Amino acid sequence: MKKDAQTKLIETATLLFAQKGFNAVSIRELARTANVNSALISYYFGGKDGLYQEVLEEQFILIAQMLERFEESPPSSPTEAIITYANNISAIHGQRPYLTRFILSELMNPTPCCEAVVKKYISCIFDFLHTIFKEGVAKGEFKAGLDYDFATISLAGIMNFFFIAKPIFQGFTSLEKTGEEYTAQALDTFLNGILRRKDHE
Amino acid sequence: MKKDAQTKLIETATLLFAQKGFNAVSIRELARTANVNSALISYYFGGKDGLYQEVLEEQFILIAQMLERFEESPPSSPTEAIITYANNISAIHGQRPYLTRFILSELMNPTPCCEAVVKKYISCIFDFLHTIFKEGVAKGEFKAGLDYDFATISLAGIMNFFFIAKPIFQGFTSLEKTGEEYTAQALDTFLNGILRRKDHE
DNA sequence: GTCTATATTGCGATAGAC
DNA sequence: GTCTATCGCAATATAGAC
Repeated sequence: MKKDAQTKLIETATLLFAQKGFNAVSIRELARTANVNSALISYYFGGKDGLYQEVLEEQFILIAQMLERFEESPPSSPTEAIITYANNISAIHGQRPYLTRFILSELMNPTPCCEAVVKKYISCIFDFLHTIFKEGVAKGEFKAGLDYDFATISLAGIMNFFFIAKPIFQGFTSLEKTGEEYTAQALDTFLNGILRRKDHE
Repeated sequence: MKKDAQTKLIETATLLFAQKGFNAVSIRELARTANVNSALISYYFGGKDGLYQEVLEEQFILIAQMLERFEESPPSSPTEAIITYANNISAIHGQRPYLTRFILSELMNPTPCCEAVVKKYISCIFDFLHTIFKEGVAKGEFKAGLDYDFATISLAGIMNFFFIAKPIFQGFTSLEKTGEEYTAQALDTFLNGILRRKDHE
């Protein structure tokens, strides 16, 4: 099946922007890789920035759907919510392997799209997790005194860092674990760390 | 005290490269910001790449010193080693607030310096932590079955993510905690998660 | 819708005056 | 050691033919 220029551009741009960053990719390289005339980038997307924004928005579709699902059917408990959230994020990483790269690129060197696209979703996730941790402490499921900001950033950190570090760590270790196995173990450790325990050894 | 052009260029470059990334900073902008003639960048550093490499190497000096100290006086136990390591990293982040940005930028979009500078240090840290986790499991301090790769990446993730996420999270939460407070709590949670426990609740 | 050709801007680097 | 001036090149964007 032959794809039209528009689709091929989006696909190629996703790959190239993810691998090299927005500034390091020229529309010439993009067009060449996609086997498409470079003038079509302006024709379809109004320029390089427009194409990038389209790519970026596409990356967040699954996140948006996840947040909708949580709104429709709220989890039964905070611990349950964290587990479901982690499983969802893990699955999303499988389908959008470059999502973390796009987010981190934007966090570190924001493009004009950052405010409109990235911050919007990050802020929703932040609020979502924040509420869960608050409830978890209130209900006695999580350690008393747990800082909500801290817990949120910490969970985000361990759920995402693997996908950034993977390429470099593969240089000096076999790293046979998959992303799913990693996130499962990371979540386990994290929950182990924040759950309230009856003992005080 | 008036600084010479060379020093001012390094300082300005550190700031600009960290905030915008290598590709997004031009030598003209750099020279303008540093109040220095742009030709001096070639004169002193042999070009933009040379200046960047100088900046990058400077970022890792404290890491190198930390690793030397560990070689000279090894910690008494794996748990002790992790705690000391975390405290050191936390202190280094205080003195090199952009270190994480440089590392992550390189991890995601490697420049030619990456192989020579970044990978070298990352690989040393990786080996160091890997050995500690191995010893910790062998001595029964850490959970049996703990995956060393996983534990290493996980610890790196929680120790670093805060410093990347900070700028954006400050947009929608007060985030009054300092980096030191964050890393202390992150380490606590992490150790809590990996330490062997006598109970099995 | 897709192409060529080109306008315009900005880049990094350097030669040469001082 | 610092400056000006400029070279050569690659960038994005667009006008206009087909």
